[in-house]
Amino acid sequence: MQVHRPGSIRPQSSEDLTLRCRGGRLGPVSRRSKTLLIALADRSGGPDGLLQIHLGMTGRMSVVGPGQATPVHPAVTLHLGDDRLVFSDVRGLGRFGWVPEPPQGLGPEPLDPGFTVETLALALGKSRQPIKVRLMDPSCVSGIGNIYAAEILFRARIHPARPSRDLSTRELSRLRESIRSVLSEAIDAGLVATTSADPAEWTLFHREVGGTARGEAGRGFAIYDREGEPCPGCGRAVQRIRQASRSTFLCPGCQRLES
DNA sequence: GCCCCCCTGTAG
DNA sequence: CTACAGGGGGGC
Repeated sequence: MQVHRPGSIRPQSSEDLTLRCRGGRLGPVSRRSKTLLIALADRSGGPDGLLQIHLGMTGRMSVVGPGQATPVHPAVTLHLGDDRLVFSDVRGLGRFGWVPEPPQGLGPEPLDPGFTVETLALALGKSRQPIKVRLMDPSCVSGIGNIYAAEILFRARIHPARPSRDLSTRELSRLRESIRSVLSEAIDAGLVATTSADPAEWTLFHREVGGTARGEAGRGFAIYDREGEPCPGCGRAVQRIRQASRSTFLCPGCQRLES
């Protein structure tokens, strides 16, 4: 293993990680919340924890064959026979490291078949937190970031500042549906990461979400980063508010505070 | 809850 | 040139 960017290694030092991985073998690939997990086996084939990889905003995993070009901004390279598995990351917000076991304390996976309205209601609990802040809390629901929280609430026609415990059953139902459809569509469009055990697909793990929202690629969002533009639904000007120090975008016509 | 840090590219 | 965006972790 080669570490090109020690700052991307967490939770241990790059030296510790390098020693830990020496001679190991990669096992099954999985995902939990926004974390990619690759099981490790030691020299004798026994389980030996996992590589835990968070792509941040711009991280990628690529399998590079002999003679193929190395991705730009490489952070870590694993040598797998003739091939190399490269974790690259333009902005450096991603993380790569070893953990003894999968992450704990995470909320339900929204794309699991078992993610029902009841699951969502239970996860939200009786919190008074604004629904947008709650959605972004991985201990509540897994894998929803700032951009998609805005997109989800816009589609569900729910104001981001609504206290989560005040949502009606009807709204929760729309919310669940929107979470699943918005995330599924983003994955299908190749905009966000999901997991495939097939290394041939690993370069698809992530594409730019639009230079972090702005620029041409970022124009694909219905509401995110469209302050002042007409709502695609009703034409009213999109508003921008701050919640927990993060920008939220909403349509004051389609997403009402009081229903 | 807040703030700051990590880091880089892009908008202004 | 500066401000700012992203997810997460840390500190108060």
